[in-house]
Amino acid sequence: MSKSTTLIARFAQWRDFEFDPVRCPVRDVLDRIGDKWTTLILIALAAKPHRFSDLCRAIPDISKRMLTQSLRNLERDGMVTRHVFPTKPPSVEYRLSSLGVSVLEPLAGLVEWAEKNHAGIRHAREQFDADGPSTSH
Amino acid sequence: MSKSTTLIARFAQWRDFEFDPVRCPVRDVLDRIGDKWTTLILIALAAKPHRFSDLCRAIPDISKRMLTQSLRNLERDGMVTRHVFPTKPPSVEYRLSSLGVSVLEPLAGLVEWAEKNHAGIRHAREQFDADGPSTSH
DNA sequence: GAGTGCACGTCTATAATGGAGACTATCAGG
DNA sequence: CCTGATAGTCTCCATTATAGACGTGCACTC
Repeated sequence: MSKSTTLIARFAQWRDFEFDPVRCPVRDVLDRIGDKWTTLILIALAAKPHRFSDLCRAIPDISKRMLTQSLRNLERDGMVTRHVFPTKPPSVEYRLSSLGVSVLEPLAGLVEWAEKNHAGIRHAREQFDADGPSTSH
Repeated sequence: MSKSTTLIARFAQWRDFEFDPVRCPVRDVLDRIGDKWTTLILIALAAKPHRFSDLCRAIPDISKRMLTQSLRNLERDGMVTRHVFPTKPPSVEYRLSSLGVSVLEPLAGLVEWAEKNHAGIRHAREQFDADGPSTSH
């Protein structure tokens, strides 16, 4: 209970500082984490390094274009590293950097929350969708 | 170190279960959290309940359209509640539900990570952008 | 040595999304 | 009356995402 309170204070505190879009690290990072594919890729790479086409198979509904793009972004941000092996059909391996590994922990918190509360959210949605059309606004 | 290992095992474990897009709670939740505005709204509401136009002012670069939409989604998911007061210019107050409050904690973990590692990310980006055009691929 | 296939992408055409800002309705104050 | 506030909605255009075709190089098969 006091934990939430501290959190709120903490948020309020940094809100004043960092809400400025330019200097706000949180928006910057969250935009990447929140990206539709980034998190999935991170999680896939958490298990083990993957090659490009392994990732394609691991995340079935990503397009190659998006995969390339997401990987480039992740590489640019120093979260994954890219290793090219000059084998006959060239193979490229992607793996998490230490930065990439370090983000797994806060991410795991979110994942845990998601698992715990997904039922509640779905319930809320059903109720909202049932009530919505008729009542209010 | 063993902490990361546990995490990786954990991810690997649920990956097999939940990567299926339909039943994956994580994608569902992350799509919302990762939304450009949702997190900002959550944080603003963490400080105190806000009225619609308060939120407009608190998040200067959101459009009313997006604010409405994000709030509706949040309401639908049971994270915020909406209270209409029939005053002369009608006022509408948004506040976090207990579910909304509960997500602040994992979110704070991410925020903390973001703050701690933003410098590293920016550095990686600069380096990548400097190297990128010339070397590799 | 022509055909088939894989690996790792890029390119293009179309669909979805996001944002700016005009517009609504109601009441208050000057 | 005219302006301003509240809480949205609506329309139009720009940006972004997606699917899927295409390209390149090598290797294996026949």
